[in-house]
Amino acid sequence: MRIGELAARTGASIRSLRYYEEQGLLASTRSASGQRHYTDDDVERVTFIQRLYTAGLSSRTIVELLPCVDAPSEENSDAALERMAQERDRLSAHIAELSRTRDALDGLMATARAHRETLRLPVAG
Amino acid sequence: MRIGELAARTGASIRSLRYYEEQGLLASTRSASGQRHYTDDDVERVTFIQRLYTAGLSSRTIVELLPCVDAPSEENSDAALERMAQERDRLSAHIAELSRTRDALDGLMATARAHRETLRLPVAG
DNA sequence: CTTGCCTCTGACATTGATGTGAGCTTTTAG
DNA sequence: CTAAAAGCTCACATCAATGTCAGAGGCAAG
Repeated sequence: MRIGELAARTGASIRSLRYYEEQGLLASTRSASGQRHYTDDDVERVTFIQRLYTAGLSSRTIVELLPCVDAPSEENSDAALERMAQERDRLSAHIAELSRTRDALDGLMATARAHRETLRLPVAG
Repeated sequence: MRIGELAARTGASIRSLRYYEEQGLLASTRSASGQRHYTDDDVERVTFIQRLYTAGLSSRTIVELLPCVDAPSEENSDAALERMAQERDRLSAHIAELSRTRDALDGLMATARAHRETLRLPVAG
């Protein structure tokens, strides 16, 4: 498929797809006229890349991990495995932090609701 | 306390504290000479602001929520409560997404480890 | 008073992913 | 064949939080 279709299927913008290629995250074969062509597998790949972006990984980090995804081997797995473990831990910590923030928001909302009740009771109750 | 101490206590940079003030997230009293002064409560406030930043809220969003924190009242609570609920949901979705990504990373790591074992067994086993 | 550290304002720089527009070529549909 | 739609490259713009630098003033200790 060409770039427009890949964009439509993944939700990524065409600009982003070209950027991913520039960063070495995504490869394409070129037609004689220079147009990029992709396989169905690239849809999954882009989805995965987006997932990692959402997780806060930079393209530099992602590009370090992808070799491990592409072709796990002695050479790349040791370094990439360590990197992945590191990012996994960072992600875990981030999730924990976000959970605490969510709890804090819940607490605030409870306070706000209680306040509203307090103000309404003398009128409504 | 002055800005340097607040920065040291919260881990925020002095630059960031001034930026928070510029965005309406943090207030300070000024000495005659114009220097900012803060109370102990501001340490907590800055910590909370940082927490929301970490959660991906923009300063624009945070500034909408803070009135509710400062002085819950009829006027601000309805709108802010809705905003908070909205952000809470967004945060929940984000946490879920990150959890899925963590799972994906775990899966990749398992694959990589398995590969490594496969490669090593003929030699080591 | 001077030295050293802290603070002030204001402005410009940075980073990373993405938007946007120009100018041109390719592909597709009628 | 022609016009519309899609792609290409290159380059500049954007956004948000923060870094950084310059030039000036504040404040405590010697």
